[in-house]
Formats: sequence, C-alpha cells, structure tokens
Amino acid sequence: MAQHEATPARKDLAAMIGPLGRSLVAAELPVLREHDLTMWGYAVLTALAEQPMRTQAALAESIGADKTRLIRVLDRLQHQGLIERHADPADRRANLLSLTPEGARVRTAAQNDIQRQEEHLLSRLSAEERTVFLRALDILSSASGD
Amino acid sequence: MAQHEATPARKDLAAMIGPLGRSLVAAELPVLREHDLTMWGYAVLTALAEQPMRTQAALAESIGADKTRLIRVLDRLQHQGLIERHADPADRRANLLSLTPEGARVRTAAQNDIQRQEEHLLSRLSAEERTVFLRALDILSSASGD
DNA sequence: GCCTATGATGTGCACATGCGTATCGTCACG
DNA sequence: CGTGACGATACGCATGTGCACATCATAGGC
Repeated sequence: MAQHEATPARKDLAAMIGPLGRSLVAAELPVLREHDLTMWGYAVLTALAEQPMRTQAALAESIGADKTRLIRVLDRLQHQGLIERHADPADRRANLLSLTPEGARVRTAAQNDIQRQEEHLLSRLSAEERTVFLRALDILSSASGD
Repeated sequence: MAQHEATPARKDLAAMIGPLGRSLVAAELPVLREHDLTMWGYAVLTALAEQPMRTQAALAESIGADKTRLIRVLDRLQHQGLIERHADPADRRANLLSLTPEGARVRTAAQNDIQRQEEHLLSRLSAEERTVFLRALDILSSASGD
C-alpha cells in the first residue's frame, strides 16, 4: 500500500538502542576491569590503534570525550606504559600520542574478550541477520556522527 | 573460508551502539521539549500506553529508572494531566497508574515526531537492510534485558 | 491484635559528566 | 619583538544518576 505517513508499528529506535547500549556497556565493564582498563582508557587505546593522534584535543573529539577529563585518562594510561606522549618537534605545545607495544597488546586482548562476550548476544541472530545487522549498524553509527 | 573463532574484523558492538544511542537520544530531546515532555516522562507514557501498571516500583523497573527519581517524574505528569494515580482498592499502598486520554494523545503525537525524525537516519538503509535491522534490533534489545 | 514485609516518598552521599574559566608555555603573524 | 591564538592542564560548578537509608502507611501472617 502507498502509505503516507501513518504511525509505523515499531518501537522507537532510541527506546531499543539506548537500553541495549547501556546493557552492553555494563557487560563490558567487568571485562575491562580484568585488563585494568577504564571505559575511556579502552576508547583511547582503540582510537590510537586506528591512527596515532597529533593532539589530545583531536583525540578527545574523535572519541566524544571531554578534553579536560581526558587528561587524567591519558596520565593513567601513560603511567601504565600503554601509551606514549611525545612533544611534537614541529609544535612543542602539542603531544604526539601513540600506543606502546604493550598498549597494543592489552588492547587486542581486551577486545578479544569483549567481542567474545558480544558473540553470546549475536548468537541470537541468524547468519543472515547478523551480517545485515552489523552492516546496517556500521552505516548508521557512521552517519549519526555527521 | 571456514574461519573458526579468530578475532572478527569488526568494531565492538558497544562502540557502535553506545554513541549511536547517545546521538539518537540527543536528537530526541528537542522534539520532546516541544511536547513539554522529559525523556523519562516520555518513557513513562510509552510504558503505560502498552499496559497500565499496578505499582510505581514495577513501572520503574520496567523502564530501567530509579524508583526514587521516578516519583518527581510522575508528579509532573500527573500535574500536567497526562497520567492518573489511583489508590488500588485491593491494596491501598499501591498506586494504580494509567494514561489519561490527553496523555495518550500527547504520547502519540510525540512518538510520531520522533519516529519521523528517525526515518531520516533509517533512510540510509535499503529496504531489506531496514527490515532485517529492525527485526534484529528488536531481538537483541529484548534479549539484553534478561 | 503484634510483627514483619511491602509500597510510596523523602533525603543525602558519591560519582561521572559537560561546561566555563584560568594559567602557562608555545606558536604565528604583523 | 609584541600581541593574539592555540594546546595542555587544573579547578570549580551545576546536573543527572545510582544507591543506601529513613519514614510512614498498609497488608498479611501468626
């Protein structure tokens, strides 16, 4: 039928995604704790694993964190030997941020544990549902940041 | 390829769903404000639209809210004439909660606006992706509360 | 008719977060 | 070389939220 704009018979996206996200995050916390990581710490490691960052402000923006809060997170990661801060020789105000080998190792180990746990949830889906769901999720999560 | 259980080349679910959820919620807030509703108020109206509740504690649990915070939310909704609280004749400790006709109307109007906005995001998906995504999301969000 | 459990409500604590502001060093431009 | 912009850092404030505890009314069992 050529329906125009009637109320769709579905729950709100936010009503499904919000609680699901909170639940996933809650399940993730104990796993991260085993690796002695905070949520923000893990987010930083993941961001830096994709690409090193030239400034802390850029990093903060890329992971949606508050730049003033990020400092303590970086302090802790650096103290743990997981990241390095080097003054940019071209601009000594900026801190070049990079993972240490240990940081890369910890991040990979944590991600393995996290994704293994997420597989429990994804196992509720058929192979086709899983494939399409992950692809759609990637599309939407990329689009929502615009 | 018959891969066994190696690290999947995907982002963490939480890393995609979390920010997406926050983005959706953020987009929802101005819409709700137009209807003079808070996020929690809208959650209450939606829960009560599905089924009236016998106790406030049950309502709090069903929407994942803090039961002490919920009280102010209910006070406001009642003051706005959107819900009614009646002492249960069978148990005068309990408050039977129900939507008023006005509450049902406001909720429907708000949901229409919210879902219309969400359609913008969903339009990034093909018809097939959209169908499977919504179904999978429903499955996962139901499962995650267990 | 007591005693314990339950429901609604209020209060205070702890914590994370977002936001604005201030400081200090460094850079870039005139 | 001096002034304004920018990066990192620290601090304080307001808010939202979870949690524990306290109070009061009522229900239900003994």
